[in-house]
Amino acid sequence: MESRLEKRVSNTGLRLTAQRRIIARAICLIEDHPSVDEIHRKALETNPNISIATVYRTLRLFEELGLLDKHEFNQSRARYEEATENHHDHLIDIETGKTIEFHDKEIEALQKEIANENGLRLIGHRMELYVRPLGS
Amino acid sequence: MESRLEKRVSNTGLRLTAQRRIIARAICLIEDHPSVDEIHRKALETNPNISIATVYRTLRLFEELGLLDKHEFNQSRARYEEATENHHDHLIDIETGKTIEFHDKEIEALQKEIANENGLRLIGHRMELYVRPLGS
DNA sequence: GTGAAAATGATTATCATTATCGTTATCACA
DNA sequence: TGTGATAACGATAATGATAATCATTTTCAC
Ligand SMILES: [Mn+2]
Ligand SMILES: [Mn+2]
Ligand SMILES: [Zn+2]
Ligand SMILES: [Zn+2]
Repeated sequence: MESRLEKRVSNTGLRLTAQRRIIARAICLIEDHPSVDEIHRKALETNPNISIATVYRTLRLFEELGLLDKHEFNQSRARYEEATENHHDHLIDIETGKTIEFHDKEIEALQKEIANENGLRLIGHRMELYVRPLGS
Repeated sequence: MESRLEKRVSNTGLRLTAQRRIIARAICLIEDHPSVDEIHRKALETNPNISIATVYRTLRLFEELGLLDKHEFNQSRARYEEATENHHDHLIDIETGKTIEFHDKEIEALQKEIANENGLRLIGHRMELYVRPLGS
């Protein structure tokens, strides 16, 4: 089955090479914001010759096209996810790294307000909430 | 004049070596969240032998003691500031890198609420608002 | 002053990411 | 269907920020 991301890649007019198809599919198969080497490992299951260089290149390409969002939670290596229709932010479990996505209209509005109060236009933001399970 | 940071270093019982004193002073002399090599360059003005290794070591030490806060705005190299009494977040000009500090009680409360609604305890967060001057 | 422990400076190692470059695949068109 | 131009790939080297190592120097309690 063709993944949503594969369709979007071909819609850009970009060459949908075997490697790009495999990488796109790998991202969809892994849950929760995979890292570059998680994506590479998953891609290797389909084509054991796919190069890490191609993975880096392709992820950057997809990101520049707006098909992927790149995150750098916690100053660590990059993690990716399919770009979503609607913006969201993340709760991140500091033990396990697991994330929960959320969107808070109130916060988003306040952020814009704060920028405006300072005579500035809000272009983007990063908000990450680092959490623990309640009983710990 | 002894800087606030120098006093706080000696209060920890830590050896206040010449290098640590110079690095502490350098941080206070530079405005707006200096990077490691900005701090190093400023320190070299006082002692031209101070090693970049000592700067990294000392910054990490001060951070672990809670005397400094470390930021990684925009996926780039680390920037430091003296730890403040009260928490704040940052507006960051995406052209110049200049920052404005702010604190919004409402947002802070909402963040805690969001964590709690998900059965989680909020340990910390990162919030950066990326902005442009209004006429651009 | 002396010796153990800590700190420093110089240098090397690490790790994620990017650049390079020779080879291979793709595509427009004859 | 061949053919060249161009794009993409794989292997590997380079980069850049930061951490680790280790021999030397400094500090401090005695
Ligand atoms: Mn997400
Ligand atoms: Mn600040
Ligand atoms: Zn948001
Ligand atoms: Zn905050």
